[in-house]
Amino acid sequence: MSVVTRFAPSPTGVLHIGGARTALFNWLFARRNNGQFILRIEDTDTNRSTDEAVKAIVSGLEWLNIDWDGNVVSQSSRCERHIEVANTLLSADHAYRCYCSPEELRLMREEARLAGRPIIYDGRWRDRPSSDAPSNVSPTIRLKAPRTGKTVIRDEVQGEVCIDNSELDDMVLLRSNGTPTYMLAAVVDDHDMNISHIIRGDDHLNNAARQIQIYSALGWPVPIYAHIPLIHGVDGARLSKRHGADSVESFRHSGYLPEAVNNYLLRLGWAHGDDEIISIQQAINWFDLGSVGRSPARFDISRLMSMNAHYMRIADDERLYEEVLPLLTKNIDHTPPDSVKTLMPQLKERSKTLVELIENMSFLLSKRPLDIDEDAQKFLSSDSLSMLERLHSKLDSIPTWSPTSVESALREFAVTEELKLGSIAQPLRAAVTGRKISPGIFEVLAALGKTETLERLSDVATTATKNGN
RNA sequence: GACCCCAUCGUCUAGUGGCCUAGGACAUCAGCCUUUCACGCUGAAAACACGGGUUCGAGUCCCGUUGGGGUCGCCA
Repeated sequence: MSVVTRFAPSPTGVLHIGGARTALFNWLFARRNNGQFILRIEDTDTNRSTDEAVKAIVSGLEWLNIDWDGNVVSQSSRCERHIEVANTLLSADHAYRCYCSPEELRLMREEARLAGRPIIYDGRWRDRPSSDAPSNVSPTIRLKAPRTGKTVIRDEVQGEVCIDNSELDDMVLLRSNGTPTYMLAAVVDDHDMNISHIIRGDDHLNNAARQIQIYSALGWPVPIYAHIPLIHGVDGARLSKRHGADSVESFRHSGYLPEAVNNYLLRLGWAHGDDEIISIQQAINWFDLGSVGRSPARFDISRLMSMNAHYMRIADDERLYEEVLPLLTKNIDHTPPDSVKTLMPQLKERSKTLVELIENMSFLLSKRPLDIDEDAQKFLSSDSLSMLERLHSKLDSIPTWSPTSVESALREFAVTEELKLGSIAQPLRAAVTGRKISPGIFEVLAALGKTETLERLSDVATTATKNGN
């Protein structure tokens, strides 16, 4: 059997991480099995669907490098076919017209709730003759679902789940305005598109039972289901798509790398022994539904963060530069100096996100004189300042400026001053970066260049004089 | 409320009846390395929700309890 999976989001909001993981699993499973992966937008609810949401979903998926086969399918474009199938069901006596008003249904539910019965439609129009139909009401079309027996869902991750048919009601297939509901549309599309495996959040588990009833009414083969547990927030509560902070877009803007997000999402609910860092290629080779866990996972930002730090470290310098450039040019009015590139290996190792990377390179971008932050200021005592003045002339005498020449100069200087290297490095770092932490001091000086280094050193001295130190 | 699902360190998880005095990772703490920070390395603390069975033997199987989650729309 050829594998065809699909990601079928409703375009009512941003792509959140739960959806992204569902997409990832579907994509991985399809790629693993040399199958197809389809992106289908479930927009049968025209009131809530927006083009912006479609764009957000598409761009989120693209950013994650999750690609789909063929064009994006809009479910609403297949409306005719859905109606056709509903009519087939109607003429086969597997569906019927229901003339209940919304108010009547509300009352029905209310009564059921009070009586402690399942809150479902009681099927009152199921066997009524069409002569009873009120002439001024346009009916909905409901499925004539089996009333007895059980519907069993054979699920790749949940196992066998049995639902008593008495718990399920005659669901609406076509609304009174003639449009198809999700329940019908999803079944028809999954069938017509030859979807072999339906991998989705387990909030759809109950829907699976209902959809199986539609399949059997139609005599269609039921696809293989895999309902994966939802991702919860840190507090254990369900992640809401209303929360923008959980969106793929927000992680992108917070400076996370797509491969880190993918790796993190993959490990949420799926494991391959003790492996933690898993490349996308390994994931394709290894992914299986049997290793998907059944219990919901909580979203843990520090794990994502540490994975991101890992992918930052192994990322190509040039690529990181490209990623960071647009953000850099937004904040400064000059082109970034070459030092940004030359120092990238040291900078990226100290940055957990792209945002941190930018922060960590800020001292390279600032114009003189530098702002010295509070922590750095502590290293600039009057003793240190005079030491720095002597260091200025020492550094000035270096003929060829490089990490190694700077290092040997500093080490020599330490010997003549009878100081430990650290006692020189820290004030020096404070003076040339304005911070107490930075990449290695030799590399920093080398990247800054001789002129800039000496000028920054002089700045500190003059500022101190001005302040009367 | 009814129905369904779930339950191992704080978090993500390994574990498919003996290999478990429960392993890994993140986070935490201590130390080493060291020009700072980070990386790296070493170590520490940290869990089978509870109660009953089944079995020679249970984290692993069964039942119950508790706790969490999901679903009950002319939304998807």
